[in-house]
Amino acid sequence: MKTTQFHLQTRKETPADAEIISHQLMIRTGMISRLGSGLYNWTPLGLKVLRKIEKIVREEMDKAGCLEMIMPTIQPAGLWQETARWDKYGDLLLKIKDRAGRDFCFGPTHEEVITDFARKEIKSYKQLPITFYQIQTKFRDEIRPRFGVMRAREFLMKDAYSFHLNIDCLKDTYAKMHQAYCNIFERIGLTFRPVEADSGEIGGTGSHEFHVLADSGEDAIAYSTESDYAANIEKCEVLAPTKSRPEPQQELKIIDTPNKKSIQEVADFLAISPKKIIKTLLVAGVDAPVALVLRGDHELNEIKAANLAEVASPFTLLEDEEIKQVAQCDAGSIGVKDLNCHIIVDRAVAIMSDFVTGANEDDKHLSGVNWQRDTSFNQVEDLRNAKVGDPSPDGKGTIKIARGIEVGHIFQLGDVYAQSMNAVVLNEQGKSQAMTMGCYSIGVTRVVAAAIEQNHDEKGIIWPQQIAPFTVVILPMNMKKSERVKQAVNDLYNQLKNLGVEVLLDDRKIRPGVMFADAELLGIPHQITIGDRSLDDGEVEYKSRKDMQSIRVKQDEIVDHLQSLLA
RNA sequence: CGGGAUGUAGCGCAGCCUGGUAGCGCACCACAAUGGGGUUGUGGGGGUCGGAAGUUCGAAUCUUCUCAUCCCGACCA
Repeated sequence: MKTTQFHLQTRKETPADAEIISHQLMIRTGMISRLGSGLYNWTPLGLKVLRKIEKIVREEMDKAGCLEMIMPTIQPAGLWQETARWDKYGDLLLKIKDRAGRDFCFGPTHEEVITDFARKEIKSYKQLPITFYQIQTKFRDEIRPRFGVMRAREFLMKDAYSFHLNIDCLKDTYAKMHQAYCNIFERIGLTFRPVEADSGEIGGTGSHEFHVLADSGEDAIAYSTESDYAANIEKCEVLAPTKSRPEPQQELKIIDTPNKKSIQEVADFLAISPKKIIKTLLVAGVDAPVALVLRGDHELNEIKAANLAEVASPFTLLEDEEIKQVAQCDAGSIGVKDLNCHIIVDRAVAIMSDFVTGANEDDKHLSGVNWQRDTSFNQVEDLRNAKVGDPSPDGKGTIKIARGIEVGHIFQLGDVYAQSMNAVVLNEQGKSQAMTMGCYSIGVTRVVAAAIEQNHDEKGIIWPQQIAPFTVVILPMNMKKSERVKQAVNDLYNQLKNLGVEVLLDDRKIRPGVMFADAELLGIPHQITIGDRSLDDGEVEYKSRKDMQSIRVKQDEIVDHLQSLLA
């Protein structure tokens, strides 16, 4: 490809609203252009990268025995009403009407459609197991689209769905998909980690997220210093402390804490550590409000809380008025003593003694409080987020925390969808049985952004070779005047093209500085500079984008040199 | 959903307070010089100021409404 025949529109300036580096670089290189909030054009340049990722994904899916198909982006409401997700999915679901006033949605995912397809097509256990996939546009009406294509509303996703007679068969396919995902991200050239995840609303028995590690990641991942253990912080279990509860030393006292509401304010006021204070959160319960109790320096994990049988889902904190009814005080002074509701304490709280808690009276706290002697709780649970230094749940090493960008997610769905949509097959006994399902997604457009987050420097993108829009760029110095340069450049360009190398020739009539800057911004892995200076010695210059080291190579050896690098 | 802000040329911005029918940089076009790290000069094209209504002789500028976009927050206990 010659630059003058391509659409190359780079920019020096970044739009003011591009916050993260991948978004900035995608705009500056001209890979994407914004059409509206969370909506992007993929330009010819950007599409090249997208297609390469798609190709790798497709090849690995096919290799794992999955069958590609395409489902509509627009889906009838009826299917979503069958699974009750028409209402449950919430505002993320973009609902539309056709001319006759019939309800549809723009698909944010395709469980309903594929399950409908399967119940029509699959009648016998002999057809199982089977896995279908598609690479399709999705739409999710995000509350707050941001970070360019990282959290866009319309995006490209690979979604696969597997069907089985039983859970063992599902686990088998699940393991294969897990492996296929590792293959995909390795081939793309990313540093990633599969982590245990909460299976959330979708339910089911097992789930892993695939995260590309990058500081700008929106998710926190807890991993062990000693083993392969890794989990989304939402899911990472915090083990019960091994220490037992110390004996009470202090007297129970009521103390004035005027206007001290937060843990930090109370700790500062009393000159004690937040670790000696407990915080009591009142949340909506299934029947009546429930109190969740944490150590002052710990963070509540809402996912863990919402998963408890006693706690209402979705997780909601009580409003100020409701708090008044339960605790007779403002939020800042809630305490566990004489609190008239079901009390669930975190594992760390259960072994505390001589602690400080709110007095259920404004501007007052209690100190020297002890379990058993002064008050009691109903239940002990793991309620908090893991933090650095906690023991790893698998017993090996301690927890560290990294940031990750979720680019893939695999679930063992079980038979929830098949049950609600009556997707059944006849088993070997001739009996009707709901199919067991798995689902497996990859955010293809997000992978592009994640790859940039992980591979860039101050000059621009540094593409992993497998997904680079071009693999080689030729930069002619003064080609318009020097016949010799022109000749050498065209010779090399044609040779590489004939060998099937994706080569970009910058034939614009521009200053060398602009060429270098653009080549580096675009992140093309291999750069060849051809000018009179090196041709005098029968040589051209080779530079790798990654390490920016420039070397001279004999003119007649450069093709071999490149081929060995591209192999 | 709550709070804050912004909409003026493709992009980044000034002008608005103190009304008099738009300006800068980048990008774009032409010519010339330059020709190994975003070069320089000259000359151009392009916007009616998010939209609507109002005040006024006159509105980018003042008022009201509206739309759009962006940021922050949604554990305070």
